[in-house]
Amino acid sequence: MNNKKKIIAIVGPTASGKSALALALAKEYGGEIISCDSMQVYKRMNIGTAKPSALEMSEVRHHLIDVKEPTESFSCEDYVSLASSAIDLVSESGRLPIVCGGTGLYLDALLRGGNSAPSIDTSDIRAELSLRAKNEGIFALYEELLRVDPESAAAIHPNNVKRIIRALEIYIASGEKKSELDKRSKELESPYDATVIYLNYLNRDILYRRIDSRVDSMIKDGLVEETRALMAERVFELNRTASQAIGYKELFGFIEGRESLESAIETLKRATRRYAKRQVTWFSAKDYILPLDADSDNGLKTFEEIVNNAKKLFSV
RNA sequence: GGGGGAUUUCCCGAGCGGCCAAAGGGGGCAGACUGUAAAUCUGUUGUCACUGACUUCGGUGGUCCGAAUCCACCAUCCCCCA
Repeated sequence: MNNKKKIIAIVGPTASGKSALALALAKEYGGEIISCDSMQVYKRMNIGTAKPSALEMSEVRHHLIDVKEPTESFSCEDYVSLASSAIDLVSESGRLPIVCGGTGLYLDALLRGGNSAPSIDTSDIRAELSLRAKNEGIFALYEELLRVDPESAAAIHPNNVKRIIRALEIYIASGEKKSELDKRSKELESPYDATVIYLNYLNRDILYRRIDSRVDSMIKDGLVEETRALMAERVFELNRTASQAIGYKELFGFIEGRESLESAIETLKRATRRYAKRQVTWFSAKDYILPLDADSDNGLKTFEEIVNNAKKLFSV
């Protein structure tokens, strides 16, 4: 316990107020922020990913933001390796590492000290498998997985192409079953003594209203122009990771003249709300979270109140 | 003024006498997730005392053992001729 690195993590759905809280805590305790966000790693994807402002980043040092070109791919594996070195750096300097972000899988992997899969480049195998999925149909691959790793197959729905491919790809690349690797990684001890604070909204409508108004201000701040610029770089054609980002693809219809701006904005808000719901589902199921209520029956709590309650959840 | 077409569950939309609480899609709600995760996938979506019962398909009244489906009238909307 004592030899483990102490970290604080602030997690929660989009627009829940994680960044502001992390910033306040970092200022108070002399911390640095390690972003845990799959999209903020990309340069020039600023407005759409709700990246911290230049001012905020000058006040508190942020890691794992703007570390990739939008055309480069980025994965959970990359995240774990970059984030763990950033944490090392921060804690060696005697400062407090504050992990902050909404990418649940990344946090999971980080806390676990890596995931189960072997560190081999599997992109060729993956490409081949997705081609086969297209040609032979996904069920052929599912049947193969059923033969090779029945335990994983049982846990994966036959329609879930991505996960079927992943499980098969692990087996082909390493000769090991994903289910076995998962089991083994479950026994690994976390390298961190982590306090994971989860920003909880008792009233979903309050969260959703925050999302709506954040989208509105993103548009005001020039999200359309940012999208155009990224399109001009062909980011969304060249990079599968970045092209998944919410905030850009929803505006293509408008930019290409197929849709009104109002309708594109509504689509964007909806996509963001759904994402937030998935995050809520994900984090709520984790046993390591410490819920911190951001609202009450009377509505949103004051920022000060939230910060004070957060402080009670850990000791420095 | 005359002729034709429409009205379906939150929305769009199929159904055209029983197998219809009503296809499909959208939206909503819930869930899963171990290295591309802001992704991918699943379940559910009239009500209830839920392997059954009850109330729904613009309204009212009929025909029929039986109607969202047929008939009459009314209402609203659309198209064509005046």
